Amino acid sequence: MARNIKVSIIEDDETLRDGYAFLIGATEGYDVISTYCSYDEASKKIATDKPDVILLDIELPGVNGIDAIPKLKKLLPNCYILILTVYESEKQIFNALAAGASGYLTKNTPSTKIIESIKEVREGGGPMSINIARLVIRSFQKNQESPLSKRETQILELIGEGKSRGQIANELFIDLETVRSHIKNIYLKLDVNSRADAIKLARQNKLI
Amino acid sequence: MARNIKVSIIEDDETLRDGYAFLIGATEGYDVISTYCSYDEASKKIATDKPDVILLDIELPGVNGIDAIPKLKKLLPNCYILILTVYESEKQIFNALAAGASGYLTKNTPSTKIIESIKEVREGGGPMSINIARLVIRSFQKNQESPLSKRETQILELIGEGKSRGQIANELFIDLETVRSHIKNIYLKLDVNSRADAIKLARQNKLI
DNA sequence: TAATTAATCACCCTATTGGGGTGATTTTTT
DNA sequence: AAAAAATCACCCCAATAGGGTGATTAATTA
Repeated sequence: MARNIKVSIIEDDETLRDGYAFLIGATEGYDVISTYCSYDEASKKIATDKPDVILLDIELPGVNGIDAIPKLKKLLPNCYILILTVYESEKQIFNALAAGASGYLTKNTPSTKIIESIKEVREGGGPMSINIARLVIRSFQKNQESPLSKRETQILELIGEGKSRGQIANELFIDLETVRSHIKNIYLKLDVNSRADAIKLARQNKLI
Repeated sequence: MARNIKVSIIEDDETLRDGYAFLIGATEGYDVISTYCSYDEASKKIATDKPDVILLDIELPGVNGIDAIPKLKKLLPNCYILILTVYESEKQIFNALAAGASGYLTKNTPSTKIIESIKEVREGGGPMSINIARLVIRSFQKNQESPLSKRETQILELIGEGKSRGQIANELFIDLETVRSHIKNIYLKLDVNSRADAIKLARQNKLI
């Protein structure tokens, strides 16, 4: 039989904090071992708490949640961090995930779902609110109406990998001049005149 | 009151196909308007079916599921495509999402969850199996133990954007020679000697 | 079938870049 | 006090990037 999941909560709103603590603590298989209202407060003791999962708010006084993630990860390398926030801005989400968060829930998530997510994250899952998942999925989706031809797209991808004309020519078994010609056409179509601008525009519009 | 959700299924396994069709069709609010065993078969009629959501298998005879996605999107631009597959390979997932799939479920997903996901996807959600979500989230996570300093990481990111030394120098308000010096150190630490190799290694190891 | 687009290659030009050496100074962090 | 990070300087030179202009041969689409 597996032991209880040890949960710590870092949330500045007292009502929410106590609410979560009560709900999770009352659930079989879960122990809320500590609650904090800021990272600064948590940093002093959380290493000895050794939680399995941390519920972390983004909007915190002092060190904000995103910046807290790498610090918490350093204190507790094997701990999973689950973001619990009202924010749904794309940058916020991707920054949190890049920093090491293992899941992202919005605060309208029903408590049963939160409790389920805590278990999921410990079992290697990646819990997300459905609207968060939408943003994440959309971030992968490429533009289907690219002005670029297949070959041009392919070459622009290689440019995005930092490859020179010569490297591209070798990789595609075509002449250096052909690569040049394609790049010129790419620039024409995208109305840019440098690699950096082409890459930027292409990534913004998800052409590559 | 909203009308029923019209669902089409493309799945080559007859048992599974009929099973899904029966389960979904029996659920209130859902109509299974057509089922197909391949893309080639579906392509002839699906445009007139006008489904809201297509359940799509990856392993199909003839045109595989991934290649079918853009074709289906072209026939039905406003239709959501939900992948239903046993495959969990990272490339497969990202290719499917890049091609325009709006969700990704594995076949061990309970039927209630599948039915729920169909509704979610139509409401702008992005349903994913939990293990798929894990892979997707992990794809965002950066390596916390980078050998590179902050400045070096920052410069490598700009190199990844296709920027030249001069552009980087301007952007960071430092001398061109300083940029060079940083790049040299990056190359030393990563043991490479070109932009392309540095970017490749950095992306593989999620340093940027 | 005609017209367009895609893909291929060629040769003109020149400022800039990229990569390799070697070394030094000043902060910042440990 | 020692180490690491960040800054700048000057040597070299082959290769690159970006701009012109133009042409040939598939494919695709009208």
